[in-house]
Amino acid sequence: MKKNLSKQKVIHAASSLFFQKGFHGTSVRDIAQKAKVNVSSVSYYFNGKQGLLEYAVTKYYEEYLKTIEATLEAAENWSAIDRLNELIFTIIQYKQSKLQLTCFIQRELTLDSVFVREMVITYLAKENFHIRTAFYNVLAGKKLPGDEKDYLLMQLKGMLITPYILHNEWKDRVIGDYSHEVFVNKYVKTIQNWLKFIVEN
Amino acid sequence: MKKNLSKQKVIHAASSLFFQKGFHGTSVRDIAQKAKVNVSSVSYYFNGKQGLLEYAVTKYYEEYLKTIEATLEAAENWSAIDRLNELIFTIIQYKQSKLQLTCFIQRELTLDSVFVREMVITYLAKENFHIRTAFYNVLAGKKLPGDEKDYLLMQLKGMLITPYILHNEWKDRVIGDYSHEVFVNKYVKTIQNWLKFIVEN
DNA sequence: TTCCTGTCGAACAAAAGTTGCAGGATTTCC
DNA sequence: GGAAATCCTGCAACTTTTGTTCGACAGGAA
Repeated sequence: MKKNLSKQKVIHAASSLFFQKGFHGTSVRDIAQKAKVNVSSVSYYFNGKQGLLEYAVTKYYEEYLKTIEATLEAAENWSAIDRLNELIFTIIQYKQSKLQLTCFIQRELTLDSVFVREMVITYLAKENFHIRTAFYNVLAGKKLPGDEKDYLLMQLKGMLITPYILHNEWKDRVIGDYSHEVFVNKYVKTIQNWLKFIVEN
Repeated sequence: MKKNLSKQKVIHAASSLFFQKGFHGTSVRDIAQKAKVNVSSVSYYFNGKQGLLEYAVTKYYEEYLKTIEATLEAAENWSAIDRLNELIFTIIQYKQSKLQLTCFIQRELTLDSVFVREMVITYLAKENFHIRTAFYNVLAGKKLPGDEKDYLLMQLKGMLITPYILHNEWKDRVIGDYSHEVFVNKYVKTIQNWLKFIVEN
């Protein structure tokens, strides 16, 4: 019963290579070689290279949104600030748990293609809605001039992706499973400190 | 006297296409077509596609570092916090002035290649040194536990690149030359507010 | 057996980066 | 001012690489 063993191997190899060399910088032969399967396996399982990309990204975001929404639901009756803090923790934790995919997808989303636009509509719009809603709820009591809220939201969203863009400079700090956990806790605390300042001023 | 007119056209077209589709996602024929020059011009002027990349990135960072260092020199006798604020302003202003190249290079630097490693050693190490030095000087008086300084530095560096990664979400705000200026001022102020909080707490 | 799933190698067409060469334009030098 | 050298452009061709597909074959399930 070696069910779909090759499929898993392809996904694993592709994640690693896409992360390292980018989507266009990786050939299906690279992937097949790294996964130790035949070249045609990629087309067989995923309907080609593009299909492999769509499969990986879709799976990533489906789970991502599910995790986020579960968190928000569980914290439904919490205070606005607690809810947001919990959301931040969940997001960083999820991203850290799929580090390579996170970095890769984050990079790919800065491109301008049909596929990216589809992902933006299908998933990023929802993600953005959840973060914005939670953040604005926290800011609800405060009087802020004009578009200042937008700039603060941008700052927050920036903090949620920074570790996965400056990853090269920080990878030395995150090696074992344990240090992943440490990083999540410390970094989330850093963001939450910023948040506290925003609310209290 | 149409000196190197084609060369300029190639650079311009390449910047735009690399920004939009990435380096590996853009072919020399794409570039030649957009620039309305012959395919062989790319090899003629830049020694191939890779040479074009190196030319553009090198030029970008040479000027970037020169700008940064000129700012720091001019602000030599200022207070630490004023110096850092001025540095932040200079950086954001420069990045905004070459928006497409900034976004493109930022993305390309998240890859793992020989070229990227060279750029990190040659330029990013210097950039990092200037930012870190200026930031740590501001924090000099404060007692902060362990690696908290590092996390704050990361937060700062994140803010300096966020607009050029979340660019897709923010491009609506930045259209004319005037709005570029407005954006720089407002966004720099947002960062400086954060900085003020860090220093005073 | 028969059927279905998975694997493999070979092959193909398209795309990519590069190069050589010829002709035209421009500059340089006498 | 004219000849010579240099620079630039355009076309075509070549080599490699890339993504995909096809048919053959093995092995377990029905």
